[in-house]
Amino acid sequence: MPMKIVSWNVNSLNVRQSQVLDYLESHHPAVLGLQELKQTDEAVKREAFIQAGWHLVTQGQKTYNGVALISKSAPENVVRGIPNNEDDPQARAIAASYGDLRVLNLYVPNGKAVGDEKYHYKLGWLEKLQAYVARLLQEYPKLVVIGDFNIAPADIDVHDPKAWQDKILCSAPERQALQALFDLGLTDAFRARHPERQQFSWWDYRMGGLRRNLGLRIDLTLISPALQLIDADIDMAPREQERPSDHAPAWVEIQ
DNA sequence: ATGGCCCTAGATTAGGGA
Repeated sequence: MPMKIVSWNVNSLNVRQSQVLDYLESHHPAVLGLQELKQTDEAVKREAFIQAGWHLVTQGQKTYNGVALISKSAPENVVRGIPNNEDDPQARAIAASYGDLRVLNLYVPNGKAVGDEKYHYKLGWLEKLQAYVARLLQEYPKLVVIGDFNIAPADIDVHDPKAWQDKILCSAPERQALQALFDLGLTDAFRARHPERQQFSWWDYRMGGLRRNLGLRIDLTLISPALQLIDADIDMAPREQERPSDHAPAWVEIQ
């Protein structure tokens, strides 16, 4: 039975909640991972999701970050944050099981600029993530890692590779950290399905970024070898509607 | 022309995002 797993950075769940509910109604994914809730767990308005028949678990935070998993079946063994990184106050990771499928949903740090203090935080966070994913793969052969990775995997994923060369989201250390996840056995589902296609998942609000297709592909769905890839793509429609997030949902269908 | 837009907190602007 194929299952659709979706990742969507909503840039404020408060503003985008009705869009999320519309998306669930029209696409009925098995699991939808959200990033940048910008809400505490207490502030999340859960009733509408529950009334529509969805389960919702969150790792919220005031003003910044925040991640959620929304699902049709009840999540089991929910883990918030990255184990062994529990002093980190930033809400950037949540994992849960749905049957024998494990889903890890991430909001990878942005990093601000190469060399910045936040850049070093990003690289350190990615190292801890790699160790965590390695352990997860041993425990859960059927693993999907989704999220806003804030890394464009390759130049084809960048509208202007020369302008972005060695810049934040495209630097070699960031791409190497992503490659380390691939080396564990994870596959970038969109790129596996569409080896030559340039398709972005984020466009700057400024400069008519969407109209001119000045974007990046930084929202990824990674799958483990025990899963069969059916299809993967990026949904443009939510990015094109009124008052959108600056990210579009990235999805993978597996069985 | 190195900013443009959007979000939050909570102020009459600043910080963060990518």
